[in-house]
Amino acid sequence: MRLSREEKERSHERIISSAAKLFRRDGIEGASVGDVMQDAGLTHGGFYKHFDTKEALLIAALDRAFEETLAWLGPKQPDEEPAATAGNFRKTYLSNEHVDAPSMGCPIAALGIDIARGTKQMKARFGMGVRRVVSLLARGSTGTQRMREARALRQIAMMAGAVIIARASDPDTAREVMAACRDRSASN
Amino acid sequence: MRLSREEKERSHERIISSAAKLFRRDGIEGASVGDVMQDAGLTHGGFYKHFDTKEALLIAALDRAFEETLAWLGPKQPDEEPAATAGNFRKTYLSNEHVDAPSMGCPIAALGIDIARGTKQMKARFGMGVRRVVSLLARGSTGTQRMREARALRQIAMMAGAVIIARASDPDTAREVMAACRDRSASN
DNA sequence: TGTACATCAGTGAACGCGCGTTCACTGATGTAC
DNA sequence: TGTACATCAGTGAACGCGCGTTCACTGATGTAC
Repeated sequence: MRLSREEKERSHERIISSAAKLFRRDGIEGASVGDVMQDAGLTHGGFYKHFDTKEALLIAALDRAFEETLAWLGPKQPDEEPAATAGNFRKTYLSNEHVDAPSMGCPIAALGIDIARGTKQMKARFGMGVRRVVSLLARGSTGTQRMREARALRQIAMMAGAVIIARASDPDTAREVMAACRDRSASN
Repeated sequence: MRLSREEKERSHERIISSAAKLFRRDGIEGASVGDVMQDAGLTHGGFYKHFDTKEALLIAALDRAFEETLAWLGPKQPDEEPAATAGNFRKTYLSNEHVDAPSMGCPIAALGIDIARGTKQMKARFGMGVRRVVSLLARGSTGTQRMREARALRQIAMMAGAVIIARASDPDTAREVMAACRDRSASN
């Protein structure tokens, strides 16, 4: 049942997409190789024709999740004002839809703590993703490069923290933390 | 080998302390019942004389972790100025020591995402812990009760987010996010 | 272009391992008289 | 207070289960002539 090169490439893509979704939803340990392969429409045994280890899949899935997130939070048109992009970024990031759908949301809020328990290589990739998110957000800001980057870091820390707390709390506490952060997410 | 009531109570305390430490360090799935019992100086078989399930232990350990954290971040003397307490809170929370020692640190930053994948009961306890941390921080603040609470929620979201990002990133990115949040942690 | 053979994507059984939980057992503690 | 017996905290083997990974196998694809 050997499949053509193009079909293998399509399988590879589906595996990464499924992993990017399931790791964010269920965590790195919570999503098994079998779960990911099943979600991709394959059986678990074929996994090792695509990746050497589960960790290699995690690295690929993490990059994919950051790419999806940058596309989701980035400018909707190529000529959009940077300030408008930054405003939409904050509004979208702090939406209830984001809180309710970790599998399609920011990997910082979905996987940060899992990565904190992971390897140096995982942290290097995560750090790169953070920097990409930060530069997107820093574009719609004023001051020196350094100031804009520091401001974006504070904002992404607050927004990711808010989404994590909201997901981990009872509905009342969740509502309050999101409301508090939305009110002032443009300041500072 | 039946032990006395007091010794059982001491064992119970040690199990909760060990769990509060190991869950924060290794995650809920990463710390096994056997690991916790070994850390408490017991063998795994005796666990069910103390708790019905691993989840029951998690609930007790989460409460303990919040209590430890409130004591750690709270006033050092009973007559301390609220503003001084809040200042120390922020300085301590955003310290490198905190980033490097999740096992003794804030459960929001150590377990938030694990709890987000947990049960309603776990989230209810977590939300209560968040509220206790927020009221401690809100004391050293001005404005209406509502404003102070909202400000404290934003601050704890930012601080927990910063610690999570720092722990999950390469050393350079970690340093930058901590520096950015320390610089302005008193504002807003 | 056609043919013969090597390659390899995907399957599903199997591996060793650690998990949460259960259980029979031990012997000191607690209790009833 | 002393004695006989019931209780139960802790031990360590065992349970079924799901995990990441390996492997023999299949048969369509790729390649060499």
